[in-house]
Order: sequence, then structure tokens, then C-alpha cells
Amino acid sequence: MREIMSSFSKSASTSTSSENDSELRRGPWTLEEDTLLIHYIARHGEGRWNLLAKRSGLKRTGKSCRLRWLNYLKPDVKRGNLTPQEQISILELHSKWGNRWSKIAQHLPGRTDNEIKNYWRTRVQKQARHLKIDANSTAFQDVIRCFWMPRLLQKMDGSSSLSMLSQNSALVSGQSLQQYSAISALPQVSSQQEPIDIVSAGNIQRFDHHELNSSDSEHGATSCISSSESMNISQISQFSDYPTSPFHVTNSSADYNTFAKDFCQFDNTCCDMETIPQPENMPAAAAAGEYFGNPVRGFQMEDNSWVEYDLADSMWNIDELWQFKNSSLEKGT
DNA sequence: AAGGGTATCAACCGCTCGTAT
DNA sequence: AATACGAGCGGTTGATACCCT
Repeated sequence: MREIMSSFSKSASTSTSSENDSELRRGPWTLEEDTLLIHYIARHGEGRWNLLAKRSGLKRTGKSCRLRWLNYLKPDVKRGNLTPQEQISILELHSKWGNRWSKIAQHLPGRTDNEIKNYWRTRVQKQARHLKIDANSTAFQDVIRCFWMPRLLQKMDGSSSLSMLSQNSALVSGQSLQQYSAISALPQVSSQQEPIDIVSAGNIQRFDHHELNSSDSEHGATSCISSSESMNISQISQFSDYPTSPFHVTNSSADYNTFAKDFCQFDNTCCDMETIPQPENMPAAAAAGEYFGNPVRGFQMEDNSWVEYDLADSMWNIDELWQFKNSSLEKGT
């Protein structure tokens, strides 16, 4: 009903000048139009849209028919929310190709360029606005790469998701997989004594044990962007084997919570406000029991059980998020 | 319950590109 | 080589849903 009304009002309001134009329908498609289009394509195939528009009896432009078919009626069009895997793919591919929506869509079976474009504009750009960062800036790309993607990975079902990703090389490149795995692996990696290669954006940087444990933001979250060696398969699988952190952190500052909330709402099915990136190297004050003037009591597990704060098991440094954001802002835009 | 603000997404528009003539 | 036309792409708009006060 709503559709019919809006369709009516729209076509009425746009009926204009030429007789041709006034015959053309605009706005939302009706069930009858959809049926006509589907039946016509079933009999004659898609393509030659202008001809299709004339012969099918639809009072639509060829363009409109094409769009309706490709974005909505085509049988293999997937409906519903984008999965975390798909979101990661979009983020990854967008960082590679920019606003090449159709190209990105080719790597997401069943998803349309329009859908991906909408996702980017409504979800991703919104977050950039909240953070007051240009969505196309390197700073924002860093935020996505170093915080969001690991979050999405965490959302995915650990190893099964990783193997799923690695099997689907068309969706996410090996490079990205290494990168995310490396980030997720930080706590475990940092407990080893051997130098570790961290991969990001196709680049490698080798870290010593003490560097990974340093609170210096150069080697913390921001360390995921650097250098130039290449990485072999065994190193990749080494990272892929590390699970993501199961911890949540609570009781941090209001400012940080605001940021984290924005961050997590990027995918509102991803995590709630309390699913905040885990401190990797809590600063002295926090380790001593407070952070930003607020007490830090420990962490809540995903099953809601409480765990006392344990430096060795932590993953993210709270202030690194802010340091990271600020330093990215300084050098990025 | 009402009203205002915001998010979402289908659809449109203008432009470019490729191909046929 | 020039032109016309169809197809596709990316940006934008507008209607509706949803949320918050």
C-alpha cells in the first residue's frame, strides 16, 4: 500500500513536459511490474534493456529495468545483513580499489554494487564522521585495518572463520589474512622470544620480543603498518593458528567508551558497548588499578564470568586507541 | 503518544566507456 | 574518424523505518 501510494505520488509529481515522459513510471516498483520484468527476462534473457523496456510493456526506462533486475529481482541476489566476512572483504577491497563498487561487488557473490555502496556510506563513513576523520584518509584506513578488522575477525568464529577466509582467496587476499592474524596474535606472539614478523598492507616489519611488549605506540597498534621484506607460507600459517582474545575490558574512561562505542557500532551486530578492544600494555596507572581516574577491576569474559586483570593475557592498550587515532590524525590528513 | 532526528536502502541522475555503423 | 547508442558506474536523493526524548 505504502509502495503504491508513494509510487503514485512520485509519478504524479514528476509527470511533465513531453508526452513520453508522462507515460514513464518512476519510483518504487510494483509487484505487477516485477512480475512482468521477471517473465520477460525468463523468456528473452537479460540485456538490451531499452528494447526490453519497450517490448515488455513496462512503462519504465531501460536503465530502470536493468537496475531493478540487477539489484533486486535477479535470483542470485543475496538479501539480509552483510556477514562479518563480507564486511571484512568490503573494507579490505575498498582500501585496495577505493570507490570501485562494482569491482568490489564482483568479489562478493550475491551482493550488488549498490548495496556495498550503501553500506560504505551509511556505516563506514558514519564512523569516520564520528571520529572526525576523513573516510578516505590514510588515518581512517589505519583505524579500520588495525582495530576494526580484528574486531570483525573476532566476531567471526575463530579458526573456522580464518580457514574460511583463507580458502576464499577471492574474497580476502592472503596478505590481509596475514595482517589480521598477526594483529590478533599479538599477545601470544609477544610471549615468545624469537623475533616476530608483523604483516600489514603487504609489508613486513620484524619485531623483537621487547618491542612487542613496549607501550610505545610506534610498536603497538600503529606497528601494523610498515617495512618491506616478504613473508613465506609457514610464517603465514604461524599467525593463522593464533586465536583472538576472548576478553572484554570494562571501566575505562567515558571518552574512551564513547570512541569504543562508535567503533563497535560500526557493525551493530558485532559487539556491544562493552566489547572494547583489550589493553595490551596497560599503563602504569592502569596496572596499578586505575585508568583515566577510573578503577580498572579486570575483564569480563564472553560468558560473563569475571577475570582479574592480567597483563600477560591482555591484547589492546586502551590509550593506544587514542594515541593511535591522534597520531594517525597528525600524520594522515 | 507525538514529534524530531537519524539510518537505511531502493531508485534516479549524469557521466563515461565501449562498440557498432 | 565521427557519431550514435547501449550499458555500466558512482554519486545523490527521497521515502520510510526506527530510535530517542
